[in-house]
Amino acid sequence: MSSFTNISLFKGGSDAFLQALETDAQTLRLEKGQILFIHEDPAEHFFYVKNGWVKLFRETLDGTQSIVDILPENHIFGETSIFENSLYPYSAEVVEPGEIIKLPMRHLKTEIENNNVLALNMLASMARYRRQQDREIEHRTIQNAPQRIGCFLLRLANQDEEGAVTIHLPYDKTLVASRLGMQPETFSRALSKLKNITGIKIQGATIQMDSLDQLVQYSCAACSSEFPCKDLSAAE
Amino acid sequence: MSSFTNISLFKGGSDAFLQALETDAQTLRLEKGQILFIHEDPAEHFFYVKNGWVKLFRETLDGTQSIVDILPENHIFGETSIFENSLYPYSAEVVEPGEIIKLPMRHLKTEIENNNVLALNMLASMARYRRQQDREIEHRTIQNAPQRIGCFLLRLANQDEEGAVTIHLPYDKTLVASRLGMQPETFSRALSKLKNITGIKIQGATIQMDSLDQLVQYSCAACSSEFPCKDLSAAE
DNA sequence: ATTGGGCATTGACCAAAGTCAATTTGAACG
DNA sequence: CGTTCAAATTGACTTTGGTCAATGCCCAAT
Repeated sequence: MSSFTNISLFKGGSDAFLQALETDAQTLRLEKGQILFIHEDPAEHFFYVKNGWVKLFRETLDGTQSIVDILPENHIFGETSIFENSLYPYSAEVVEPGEIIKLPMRHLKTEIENNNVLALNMLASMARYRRQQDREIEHRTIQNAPQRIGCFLLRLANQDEEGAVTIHLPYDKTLVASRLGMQPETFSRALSKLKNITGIKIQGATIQMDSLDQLVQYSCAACSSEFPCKDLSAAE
Repeated sequence: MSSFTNISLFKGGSDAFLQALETDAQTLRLEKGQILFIHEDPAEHFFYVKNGWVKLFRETLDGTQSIVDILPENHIFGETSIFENSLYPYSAEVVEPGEIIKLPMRHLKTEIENNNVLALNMLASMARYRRQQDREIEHRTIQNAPQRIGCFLLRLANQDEEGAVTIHLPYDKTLVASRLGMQPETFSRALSKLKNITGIKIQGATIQMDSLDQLVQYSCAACSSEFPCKDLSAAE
């Protein structure tokens, strides 16, 4: 049985709450491509990514997808429908295999309504997410394709790193492309453009560079925030 | 003295809290162009738009702006910095003159920490905003310029309206353009394209149509949500 | 080792939106 | 009632990214 006390959102959760979660937690071992729920399903559970990656997305009738987010381990999702309308606002699909823990929403709801500490934790996490989203929109507006890729790579790297850096793309390039709001072909071309401009070395999904400086200089020029971008990668 | 009891966020606020707000509220009568605060100022106040419009934005070193939001009356802003870092994540400028009420953040902070009802209200409002932002990103990704304008007009209209509709743009076209992430020239051209496609009538800032149907059919085709878009325009 | 299939890349072309410059419009003011 | 100035429009052109089709590559299954 896994313990949830290390999830920052649950810091300060009551024993009864943590106990109830332990009891009712379902650990799902999932393959790439598996769907956890779809847009507008009744939101009776929320989820914790123990490992693997999960894509949150919406799609139009003609099948065009818009990526809401792609979550790494130690993130929670599906919890925002706890108020008012209790339908999921997006669909969720596993994109890199891993373990996902499925938890009843009612436990969280009860706890938030009765334990102010949890409510405040959740508020803090929402505020953080909101800043991220604001920045996301900014990036789509003022950065071009190669700059967006550079910025994405910087977020994957340990931002305090000095000297040589190796980055490994955590999921398919096609998916990175749609995460960044561009076509796979555009991603491919933009990445090699970024290579020419900044001198990074690319081999498949592995990217190397002597230092982050070049990337920072190129990508962060079209951003209102200064590097390093604090608060961008904190877990929920 | 204005009463705050009609602000939905404050429903369930303690008497002491509402009283403290009344006491320390400053009503500002502001002209177009006035700046309320700038990005990364310490966030010691939050604000309530009594009337007029306020633009929230970020900008890069070269002056390029990215619009975070443009708020109508009865909305609150600046309140999200209540946790962790207490710096404003954007700048705020009055774009249509009106009255803005300036309120001390510490009252809100105290109340949220002590009154779970307020914390839950704020969570609900954050969740709503989050859905809006998700949709915003979707629109930028899959709608083209004329579709985004159509969608914007639909949000300005009373969505349950039957029959003929008249819409008045609430602020400059240049600003609408940047709100929608496009250049003024693109906006101008895209609007007349929208006119040709849907048969709307345009006269300056006034737009008329026989019904919303045409607009819905054209714009909502490139969206994952069905018209009418509930929850898009609720006040904070 | 061979083959199949999905992911990735590349080329050729197209469409959408951005840029720059020149007018035009219209509301606000004296 | 005319003047002024910012906002809006229009035209010509460029740039960026999207589209479609062909090909290459890598890895897993046999």
